[in-house]
Amino acid sequence: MYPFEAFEEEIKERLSLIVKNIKLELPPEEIADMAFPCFSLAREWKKSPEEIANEIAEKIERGEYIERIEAVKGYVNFFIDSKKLANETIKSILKMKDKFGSYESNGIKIIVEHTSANPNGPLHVGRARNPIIGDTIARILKFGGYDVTTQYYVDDMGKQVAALFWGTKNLSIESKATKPDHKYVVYYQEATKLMEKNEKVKEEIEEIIMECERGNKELLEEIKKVYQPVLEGILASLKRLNISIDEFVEESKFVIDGSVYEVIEKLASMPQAGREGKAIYLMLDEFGIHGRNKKFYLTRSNGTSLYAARDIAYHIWKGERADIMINVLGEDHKLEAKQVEIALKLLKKKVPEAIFYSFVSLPEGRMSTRRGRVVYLDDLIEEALERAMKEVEKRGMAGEKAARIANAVAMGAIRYNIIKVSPDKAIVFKWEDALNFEGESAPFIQYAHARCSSILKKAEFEEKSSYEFEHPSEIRLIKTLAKFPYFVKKSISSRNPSLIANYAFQLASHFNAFYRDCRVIGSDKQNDRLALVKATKQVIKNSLNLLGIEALEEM
RNA sequence: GGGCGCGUGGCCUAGCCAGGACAUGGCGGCAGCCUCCUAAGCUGCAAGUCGCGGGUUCGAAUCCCGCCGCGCCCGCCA
Repeated sequence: MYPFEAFEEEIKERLSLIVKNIKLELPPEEIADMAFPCFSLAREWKKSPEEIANEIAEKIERGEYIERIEAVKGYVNFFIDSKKLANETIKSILKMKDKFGSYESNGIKIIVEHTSANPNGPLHVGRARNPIIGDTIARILKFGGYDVTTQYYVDDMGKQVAALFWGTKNLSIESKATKPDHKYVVYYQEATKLMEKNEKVKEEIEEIIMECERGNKELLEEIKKVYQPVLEGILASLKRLNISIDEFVEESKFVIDGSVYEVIEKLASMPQAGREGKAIYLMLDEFGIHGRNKKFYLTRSNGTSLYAARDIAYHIWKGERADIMINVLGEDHKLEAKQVEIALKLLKKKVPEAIFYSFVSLPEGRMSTRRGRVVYLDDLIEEALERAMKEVEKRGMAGEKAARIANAVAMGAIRYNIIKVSPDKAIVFKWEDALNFEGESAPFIQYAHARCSSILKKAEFEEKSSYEFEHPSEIRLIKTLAKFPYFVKKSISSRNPSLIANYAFQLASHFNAFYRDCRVIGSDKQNDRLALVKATKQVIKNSLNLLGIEALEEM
C-alpha cells in the first residue's frame, strides 16, 4: 500500500468506529490533507455540522500517519505527518521506479475499442480525438493492473470502403501524395461525387455492398487489398503519436461465420420483434426510445444484415473475450450504441461501456473530407514539427538531437491538448491552441522533467535510509508526489484520462516552485534535495508515460 | 417537432455524478524577474450576473422544473 493510501485507510478505520458510510474528500491543499464533511449527518444526529465535526474531531486519536485533527466549519480536517509521508514516499518512488503508482495485476480483462475509422482516407483532426482518448485510457488501465487489449474494428464492407474500391477499379487519378491514405482518398472522394449524380455508379457500388453482405469471400479479399494500404497509412500516423493497436477485427468476419444471422434469428423471436416483408426490426418504445427512431432495423427487406446487427454480433464475440468492454465513440454514435445495448440486454449478453467525445470543428464549420474543409492529422503533425523545430533552434540546438527533441515536443503538445479537455466538450480547432508550447501543455511538463535531469547530472546522489525536508515548497511537492497513485485510481474509476493530464501539470508546476525556492546544488541539504529531484523526475516520467508522451532529458 | 450533450472573466478550462470551506487553472493584456541548478520558467495586477427565470434547502456552479443559445442524432447508411 502506498503511503498516502495508508493515511486514508487510517482515517477510515478510525472514523468507522463512529460513523458508517464514510466519504472522504481531498480538500484544497492549503486547507488540509484529507477532510470528512459532516453535513449529511446533521439530520440524522439532529445537530449542526459544526457540532458534529467538533465531536468527531475530539474522539479521533492520532495515529501513525494522522498527525493532527481539526474541526472547521463542519469538516473534520486531517493533517498528515509530513515527515513520515516524505520519507516513505521518496523511498517508495526510488525503489519502485517505473512501477510507482501502478497496481498489481487484478486479472480483469478489458478490451478497449478505439479509432475504428473507415479505411477510406487519412484521419482528420476531428477523429484524432478518438485514438488519443483510447490509447491513454488503455495505458492507464494497464498501469492500474488490468489486462488490457486494444481493438480496431475494421469496417470492410460499408459504403465508404465500397466507394473507395469502386473508385480504384474504375477511375484513374493522378496524385502527388506518396502516403497511401492520402494517395487513395481521392478515389473515394471522386467515387462519392459520381455516386451522387450518376445512378449507374450508385447501383454498382450498392451491388458491391450487397455482395459483401452475402459473404462473398473473394470480393472481400480483393477489397482488402485496396483498403489495407490506406489502413496502414492511418496506422503510420498513429504510430507517430506513439499509438499502436493490438488487434484488428474485420466486420465481415461476423457475416462469414454466420454469427450475425444467429443473432438476428434470436432477436427475431423476441416479443419486441417486428417484420415488414423480410426486414426485421425491434420495437424499442418500451425502452424509452420514441419518435421515428423507435424501430431498430436489423435486416433489409432483401434479408441482408445491417451494420448495427453486425455490431451486435461483434459485441457478443468481444464479450466472450473480456470482462469489461470499453468503446471510444463519437457522439454521433450515441443512438446506435443505445440500440445495440438494448439488443445485448435482450440477449442477456455483456454490455459495453462507452466513452463519447464531441466533435472537433473548424472556425468556419464542421470538418468534411468531401468538401475539402478539413485539417488532416498528418498536416497537424507536420505543422507541429515545424513550430517545435523553430523553438528548439531558438535555443541553439541543431542536428539529430534537435530533431528528436522537436519531435517529442510536437507529439506531446498534440496529445496533451486533446486529452486535457473533457471528452464531452466540443472543440473548435485553432492552430495557436492546438500547438501551444507554454502554460498548460506537454512541453511545460517535459521542461520540468528536463530541469530535473539537468540537476541530477551535476551532482552525485547517495541513497540513504531516511530523508528530511522542511521547506513548504518541498513539502508541497512531496505531497503531490504521494498523491500520484490516488489519481491513477481515480482516473480509472471515473474513466477519465484528463485527471492524469491535470495531475502531471500540477506536479510540474509544484516542482517549478520548489526550483525557485530551494537551491539544490551546493546547499547543505543537497543530498536530500537530490533525492526529491530524482523522485520528482521519476513521477513526472511515469505520468507522461500514461499520457503516451516522451519524457525528455534535455530541451 | 422529439432525444442526448454542452453553456463558468476577452478566449479556453476544472469543479457538477456523491449540494457546503474564499469558483480551479491556462491563454491573451498590463507591470516586473536571467552576476544564481535550462526564462518552453517565475512573481504581481486588472478582469466573473458560474446562459436566463423559478423551485428544493440553513446553504445551489453543483439537485429539480421551465426557457434561451450551441453541438450531435432522429436512414431497410455506416
